[in-house]
Amino acid sequence: MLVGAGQPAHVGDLDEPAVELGGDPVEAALGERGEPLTEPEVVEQGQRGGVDGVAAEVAQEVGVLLQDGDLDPGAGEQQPQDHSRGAAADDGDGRFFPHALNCIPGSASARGVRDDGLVSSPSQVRVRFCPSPTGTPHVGLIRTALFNWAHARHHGGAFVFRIEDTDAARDSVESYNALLDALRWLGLDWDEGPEVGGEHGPYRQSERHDLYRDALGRLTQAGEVYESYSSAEEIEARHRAAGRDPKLGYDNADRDLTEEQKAAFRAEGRKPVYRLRMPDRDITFSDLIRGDVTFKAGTVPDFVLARGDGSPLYPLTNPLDDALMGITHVLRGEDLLSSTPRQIALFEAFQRVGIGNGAPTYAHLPLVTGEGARKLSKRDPESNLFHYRDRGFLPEGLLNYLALLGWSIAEDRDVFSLDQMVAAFDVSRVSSNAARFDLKKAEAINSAHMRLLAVDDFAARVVPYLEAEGVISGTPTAAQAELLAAAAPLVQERSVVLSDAARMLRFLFVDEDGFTVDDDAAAKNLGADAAPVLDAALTGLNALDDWSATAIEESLKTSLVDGLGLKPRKAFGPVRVAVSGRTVSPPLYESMELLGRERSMRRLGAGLERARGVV
RNA sequence: GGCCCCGUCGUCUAGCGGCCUAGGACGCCGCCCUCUCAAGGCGGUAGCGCGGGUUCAAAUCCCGUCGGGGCUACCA
Repeated sequence: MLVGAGQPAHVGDLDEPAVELGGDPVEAALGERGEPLTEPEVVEQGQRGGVDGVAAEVAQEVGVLLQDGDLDPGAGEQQPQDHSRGAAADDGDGRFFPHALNCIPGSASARGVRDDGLVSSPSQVRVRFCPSPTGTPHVGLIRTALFNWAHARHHGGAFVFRIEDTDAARDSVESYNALLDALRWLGLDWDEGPEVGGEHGPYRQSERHDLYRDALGRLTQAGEVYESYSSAEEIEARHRAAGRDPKLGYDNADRDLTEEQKAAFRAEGRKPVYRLRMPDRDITFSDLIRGDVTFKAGTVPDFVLARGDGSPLYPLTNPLDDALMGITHVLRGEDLLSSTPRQIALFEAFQRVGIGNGAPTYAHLPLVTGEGARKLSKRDPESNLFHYRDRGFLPEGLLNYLALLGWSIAEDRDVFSLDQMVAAFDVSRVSSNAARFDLKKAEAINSAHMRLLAVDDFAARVVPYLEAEGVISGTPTAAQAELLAAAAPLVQERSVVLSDAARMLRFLFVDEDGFTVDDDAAAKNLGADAAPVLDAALTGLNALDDWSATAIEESLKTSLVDGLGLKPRKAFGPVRVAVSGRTVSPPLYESMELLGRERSMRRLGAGLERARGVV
């Protein structure tokens, strides 16, 4: 936590958060680690709403956004078409491309335009990252954010950040804050969303209820949506009675209820749910990653858009907001692939009642799995993004690794910057098979980025970890800063994560009272046989006039290797442990020079006493 | 069960009909360097699930099969 917050995000501008991935729905729902299946914390209603967006705008927004309607004639052709792979999966038939957005007067089209003069064509790319604030950010979710962000930046489009907090029972402010914190730490900046606003706000679904109510009304009035009074038990009973599998799902039985029948149900005190009438035909779409995907007619039952009390559900809010916000491409986890036909049918219904321009282009990202081959669970500590930040992963290192989960920049390279990723990213080249999260590789990629850092940058980034490790407190003093600057080059290339560096640097910063020798290290290197070694080292060092690394090296080699005839390993081990407290440390001679003569001699003396059993 | 997705070294991947006796990376195993740990250098281990078909030619295309995964809520 603390760590990181104030870190320089360097890598420049790249980034944004995105979401969905393996974590979108379900995952996001699970609670943090330990809890068994979690039924997440209840949200304080009072806290939601208000962060951004003004309720008053809502009504107005509705009026504007919902009025257009006609599709731009050339929509399909205008599609920017990623200059990437020309063939494959993408569109083939312009059917689902209407995102040429400019259909919403004064909204979408102009919006994405950047004042920096970059692309501003009507067919500008608009993607979104829309997590629900339940639990801690998941690495799979972050990878989705990254891909969406990279896609937006590559095409000069807009990256929209939207919070899907429609489930008061599971959402929490902590999670909401964690989401913003995560994206900011990573440097994945958003063009529209919480705290930055935008023309399509508000960006928290909890503040968009009027929009949902309006859309539901239009849909119902147009006959696209109908009231359904069947309970789950009744549906199942019907299937059994007909000799069908009881797990088939809704049977569309309430599609043609008469007013009398509805009145009768209401008289019984029953509340209906609102379902979308699914079209009776195959639904095919071209997935940017998987090619054409077809769901046969009749395999997708009419689904629920809102509860009996009118409260909107994810199946309605997610597509509606995408339509209203002019989203052109939806890059999300494969776990949502099966909900795509329902959304496409909804987008078409929206269009018929004057909302939006049809369905966006989809790209279903491969799932991120853990041990086994199962979707990485939210409960798995390895899935918690902050776990990596706390350990000292660099934002660019983690992001680089995450990018490798499904995508590759070149045949013979896997270490790259965010800028390079943006330049090369092409969703259509994302792999279609699930990727296992491999901590070892993540560490290797991160350490490569650690070594790539300029020394002063590296030093600055270590500071929060020195603090977290209790090595220093507060802002470094001038002396500490100087020490750090001198020692940074010594530990930079031998650290995998920033906390490694902080631990390795500890002995240089703590005073003699706070200095301790690691027990295991002492057991191995400060036993009785270390006494003569330390004694000889002390004697030799004591005669030195010049306390420099080279002089120290000379002295130690003379007295230990030559004098005692010891193997280097045997000779330097005790000295290293006595001085640094650990078996793993920065280079010995340089460390002693930085530590200073007095403190070095004191520690050597203390080590000698320990070896002699005095202490 | 139903629907859908996926199937190249242990892992992530390159490969889009001949350049593949399948390339890279991580891991692992050796060796070199060496004051520890790293880093770096060199070498090695290991893979196209299976069966048909198309083709002069298939890891690459088609079919089947087996296997893995996801979804199947008035949750997102």
